[in-house]
Amino acid sequence: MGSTYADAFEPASLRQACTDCGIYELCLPAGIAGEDLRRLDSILRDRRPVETGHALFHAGSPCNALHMVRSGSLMSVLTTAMGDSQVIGFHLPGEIVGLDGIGTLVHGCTTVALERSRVCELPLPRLNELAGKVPAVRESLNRLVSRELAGEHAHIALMGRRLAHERFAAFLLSLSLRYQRLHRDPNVLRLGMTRNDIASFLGLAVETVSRLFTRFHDLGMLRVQRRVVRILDPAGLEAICMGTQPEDVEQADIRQAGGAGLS
Amino acid sequence: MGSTYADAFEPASLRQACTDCGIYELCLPAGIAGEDLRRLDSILRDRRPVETGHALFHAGSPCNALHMVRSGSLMSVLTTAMGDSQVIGFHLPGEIVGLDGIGTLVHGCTTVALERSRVCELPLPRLNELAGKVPAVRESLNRLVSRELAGEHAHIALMGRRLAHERFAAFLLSLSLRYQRLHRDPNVLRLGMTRNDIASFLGLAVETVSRLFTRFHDLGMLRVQRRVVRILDPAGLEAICMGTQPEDVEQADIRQAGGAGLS
DNA sequence: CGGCGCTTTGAACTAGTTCAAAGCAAGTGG
DNA sequence: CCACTTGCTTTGAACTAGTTCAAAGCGCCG
Repeated sequence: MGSTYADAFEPASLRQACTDCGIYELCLPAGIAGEDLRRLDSILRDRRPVETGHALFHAGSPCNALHMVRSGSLMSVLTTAMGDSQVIGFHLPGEIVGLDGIGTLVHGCTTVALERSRVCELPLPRLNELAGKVPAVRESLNRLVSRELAGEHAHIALMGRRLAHERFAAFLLSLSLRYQRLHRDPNVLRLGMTRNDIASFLGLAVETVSRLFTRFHDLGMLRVQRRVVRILDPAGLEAICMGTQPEDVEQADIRQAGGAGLS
Repeated sequence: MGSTYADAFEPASLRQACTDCGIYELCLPAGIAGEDLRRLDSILRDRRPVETGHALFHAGSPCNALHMVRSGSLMSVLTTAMGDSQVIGFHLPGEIVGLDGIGTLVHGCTTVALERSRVCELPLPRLNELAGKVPAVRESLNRLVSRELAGEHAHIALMGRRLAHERFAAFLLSLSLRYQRLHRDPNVLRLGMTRNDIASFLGLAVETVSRLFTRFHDLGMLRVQRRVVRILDPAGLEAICMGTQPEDVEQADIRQAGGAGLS
C-alpha cells in the first residue's frame, strides 16, 4: 500500500514538472537536463484524463501533437480498408503514442484508453522548433523512434511464431518486462484490455486466448482472476517462448493427477 | 529498352546528385530543394554495391548511418534470442533501411541484399547536425518515420489475417503497389527472395507458400515462373484481400474443367 | 430483477503444418 | 560436355493445432 498508481485527485490544471514525474527517465525527456529540460517542459501540456473506452485520437484525424502516457494504459487499433480491425499495440506509462503521425500530420491509427489515463501532450510545431535548437531533444526523439520500431519488430516476431502458446507466453512476458521497468510487480499484471483485444494483438481467435488462459492456469503457471493475472512461473513462460517447453504445455492433458479417467 | 533498372557500369566513385537520381522524389530528399538539397547531397555517400547475399549490416553492429536503396532490393531479418529468424521487411529503391538504429546507434536487425544493390549512405552525425540547421531535413526525417511505422503496421495487419491466401494476396499487392510508385510495371514482380523468406515474412510454412503460388497460378490469377511473377488478375487479388474472394480460391478444386477425374 | 457484454467451454471441422521425398535449375569439376 | 553436387521448390499424405459455431456462465449496471 502507498504505491498505488491511481492519481485520481490531481487537478488537471496543475502541471507537474517532468523532473517530478515518477516515470521521467522512461519518457521522452530521458537524457535531457538543465535548461534544455526546462524548455521542453515548458511546451508540454497536460490533457484532461481520457476516460475508459474513450479515444485519445482517431485514425485519419489531424495529428498536431505527440502523446506520452503518464498513467493508465491505452491501446492502438488499425482499421483496415474493410471493416475488420487489428490491435497493433498497448501503451503503458512512459511510452509514446501516435508517433506514426509525426510526418504525415495525420493519425494512422485510433488510440483508446483501456482505463482512465493521463497523457502529456507535446505540440508538434513547438517540438520541431525545439528540436532545431536543442540537440538533446533530437537525440531523444531518435531514441523514441528506435524504441518504437523495436517494439513493432518484436510484435512482428511474436506473430511470426507458429504455436499459439508461444505467442501468448511472449505477450505476457513482454508486459511483465514493461511492468518491471515501471517498478511495478512484474508478476501481477492488470490487463485493461478484453480477451478479444489480446486475440487480435496475437493474431488468434478469442476462444484460443481464453483456452490459453485456462490451460496456463491449470498448469500452475498463472493465477487468473478475470483481468488480474499473476505470473507464478516466469521461468516456465520463458521456456515456452524459447520453444523449450517442458512438454506438458503442448497438450495440457485432460487427465488430472491420478489419471485413470480419459474423459 | 532504355528503361532497364540495371546500372552495372556506373563507377562507384561517381556520385550522382540527388536531383539526377530517378527515385529522388520517393527518397529522403523529397520536398527538399535548392540550397538545402545541395547541403544534404553533400553529406551523402555512395557505397560500393552490395553483392547478392551479402549483408549491408548486421544486427548488433554499430549504426553510424542511414541507408537509402538506390537500386536492387534488400531484406531485413530479425534473429531472436533463440536461433530462429524472422523476416521483417523487403526494401525496394527509394526506401530507407536501418532507421531502427537511429537512436540506439546499434542496428536492430540484419539487412542483406537480395540482388546486387546500390545504397546511399547518410552518416548520422552529419545528418543530425544538418537536421539542427535545416527544418526541411527534420520534416523529411519525420515523414520517413511515419512511412516506416505505417509499413510495420501494415505488416502486422497482414499477419493478423487468418487465412493464408489473404496474407499472400496482400503481400503481392503491396509489392505491386510499390512497383507502381517506382514506375515499374506493377504486374511483373521480380522476387529476389526465396519462398522461405516469403514464408517467414507472412508467418507461414514454406510449403504453404509454394502451394499458394501454384494455386493462384492454376486459378489464372498469376503466371509464376520461378521468381518472376506476373499478376494476371489484380482485381481478383484485391477481392481476396478484402475477404470477398469469389469462392473458388478457398479450395482450389482438384477437379479440372470437365471434372470427372477426382484423382 | 433483467439485460448486456465479456468469457468460458464443448464439439466438429478444416486450414495449415509437418514429415518425407522427388523435381529442377545452376553451378563445379573432371 | 557430362556426371555430380547443392540449394531451392514443388508435391503428396497424414496429422493436429487452432478455428468456427453454438451455447452456457458470469459479473455488472441500470
